[in-house]
Amino acid sequence: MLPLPIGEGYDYRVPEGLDLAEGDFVIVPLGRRQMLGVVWALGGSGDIAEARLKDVVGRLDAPPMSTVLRRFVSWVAAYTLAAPGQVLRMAMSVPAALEPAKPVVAYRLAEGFDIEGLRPSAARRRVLTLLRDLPPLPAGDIAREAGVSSGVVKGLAEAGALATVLLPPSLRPPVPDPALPGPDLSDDQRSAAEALSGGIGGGYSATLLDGVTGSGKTEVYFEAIAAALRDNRQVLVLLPEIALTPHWLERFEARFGCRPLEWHSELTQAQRRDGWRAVSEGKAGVVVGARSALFLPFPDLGLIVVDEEHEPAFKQEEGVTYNARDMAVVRAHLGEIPIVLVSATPSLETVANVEAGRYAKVTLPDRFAGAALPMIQAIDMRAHRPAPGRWLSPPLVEAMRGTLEAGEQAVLFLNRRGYAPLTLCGSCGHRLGCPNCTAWLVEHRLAGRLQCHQCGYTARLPSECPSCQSTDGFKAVGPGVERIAEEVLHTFPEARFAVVASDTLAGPAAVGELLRSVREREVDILIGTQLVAKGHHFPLLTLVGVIDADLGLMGGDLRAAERTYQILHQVAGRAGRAEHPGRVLLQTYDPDHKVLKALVEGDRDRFLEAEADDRRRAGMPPYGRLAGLIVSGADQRLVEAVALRLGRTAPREEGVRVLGPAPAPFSILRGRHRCRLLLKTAKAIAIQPVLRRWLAQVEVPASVRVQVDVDPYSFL
DNA sequence: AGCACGCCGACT
DNA sequence: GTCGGCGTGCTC
Repeated sequence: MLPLPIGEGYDYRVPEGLDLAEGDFVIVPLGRRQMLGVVWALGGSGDIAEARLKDVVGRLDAPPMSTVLRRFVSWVAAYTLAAPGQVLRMAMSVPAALEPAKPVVAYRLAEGFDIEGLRPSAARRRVLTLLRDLPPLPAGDIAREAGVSSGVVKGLAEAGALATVLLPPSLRPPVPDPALPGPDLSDDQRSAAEALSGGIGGGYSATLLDGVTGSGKTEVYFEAIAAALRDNRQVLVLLPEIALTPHWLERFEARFGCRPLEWHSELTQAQRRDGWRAVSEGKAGVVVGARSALFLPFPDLGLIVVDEEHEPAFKQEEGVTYNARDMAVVRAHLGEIPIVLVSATPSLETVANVEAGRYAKVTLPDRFAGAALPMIQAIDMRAHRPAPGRWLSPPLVEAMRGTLEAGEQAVLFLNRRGYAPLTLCGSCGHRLGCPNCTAWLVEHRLAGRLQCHQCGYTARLPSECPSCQSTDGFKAVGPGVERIAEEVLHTFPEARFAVVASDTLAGPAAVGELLRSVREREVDILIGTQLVAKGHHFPLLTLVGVIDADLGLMGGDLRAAERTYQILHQVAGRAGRAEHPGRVLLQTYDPDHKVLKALVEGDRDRFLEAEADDRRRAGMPPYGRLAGLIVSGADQRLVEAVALRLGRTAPREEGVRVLGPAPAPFSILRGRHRCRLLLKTAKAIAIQPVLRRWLAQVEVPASVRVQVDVDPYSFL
């Protein structure tokens, strides 16, 4: 199998004297280049004439890919309808890690070197003194220990004062210690921890750990991790957007004495290579990572934890479209190990699996240490209208004033980046749109630019209207977080505020700095998008204001209600976690909506039941299956022709329905025209064979792409 | 994925 | 007449 989106694997001849086993990494010729691949099976398919076979070039001296990982790759490919090679590419994303590790260059004092011949600066003397009683060290370590720049070490080495020593490469990732004392657990927490720990070493099991924010879920599954570590097994923890949760890492370190091995997109090449090797050699006890960590080569995985199990971020939307939460369950099954899905607002999929008896459930009923749940109230915006061009209703302003006067902190949540979602010409009403997409340009006033949130196109705000050439200026329509910040500045000129959005916080360092400033009360009001909903803990944060609780409910998305409930519940959980009781105000024009009622009444389970009923009646997931087809290409007529052909050849079977073709909501994206079809089948029908038969019938020109999305989350 | 081939528009 | 843009097709 080659890590390429081609075919089902290629046959090669094994030359005399080369001994190969399944899973071995090998170099093979492909066209006029050579490629790294994996021996998927011995014996070959026999489809290719003997004369066309080329010889395997050689075998890499690296641990072979495990049977479980190879079966997992095949399984994911079959489920998502991706080429197996495309999935394999995710499982060998760090080819450098397969090369033998290079020895480390270290330095020691050169014997018999005459110090007198050297200009002995203070820095140089510190290095020489340091090395007198230490074993040979890499240059970086010496520089750090001696408090000098690496140039000093280099200079000494060039002058002959230091000699180089080659040390055998050694990966020594810190080892989490399960024997450290854990926190004091309540009775509920202890019995939950015991239930989860009991599954370690006992084969496959799937368990939902269900508990509200502040109930101590993390501490509870840490005990399951400790149990796996005591059993000398490895643990994988999947988190959404790992880079943005320094708090989680601190808690892990507090429990296990060191940080876990992190795996996410921000790692450098070297970190990736070392991390991969540490995992494959079994030296990394706990890996915490985003979805791609699922494809790491654990030799002895003993437990998987998926925290925030309901998060849509687990769904990969580009390339191989897979849901890391679901595939994690598959990996656990193939590896015959337990998996724990964790959430305060479990997905309907997971709840349905619990009800069907496929997953066990462990519940944590209360907030720990008696901290009260916040009081959640809806503000009916029809009765409490803000002034035109304002977005904070009088009751919310009043509550904010009270909070500030008490010396406490408030969060304003609006899931919309920038200043305003739409900008139009004040004279002719022309709307500023993206030249590559059917999307409006969003004004980002702080950056002084217009931005397309779909393709990343940016431009200056033009001086005249592109349509009527008027220079009367543009009007901002609707609010984004920047506009809310402007209103806060106007209404509470003395308050200190910060805007938190993915474009205002670049990287983990900025997040860390913000958390610090909030914790140390340098900020009174946090204004932000989704990011403010993430699990940060601020004891003085007692008020959460949701600017537009109806926002996520527009658009008729399958999961709109579920997702809005989840995100509003999570933001609400920011309020009042310590001894200060919290208050949550939801601004809405539809206070009778089931999502708002469920939040206000605190009745999650009734909401889930009602939502489940709706889905069951409509035959929608999790009680039916969906697959999306996206036909795209530069040539609109060709795209439409292919989409129509797919519509005409749509499968007509019992329990199978096809909706569309229809232009996609973003009918042009990055300059490509797009049409959508939706295949819906009964739960009992495997959707992949239906899709394969269907797609095999339709000829698609090379310039048109048909993307298949099994279990779609996005319908755009 | 990468690499070659081949077909059209911009230059000597 | 040739260089090179990228659309298309192939790699056991």
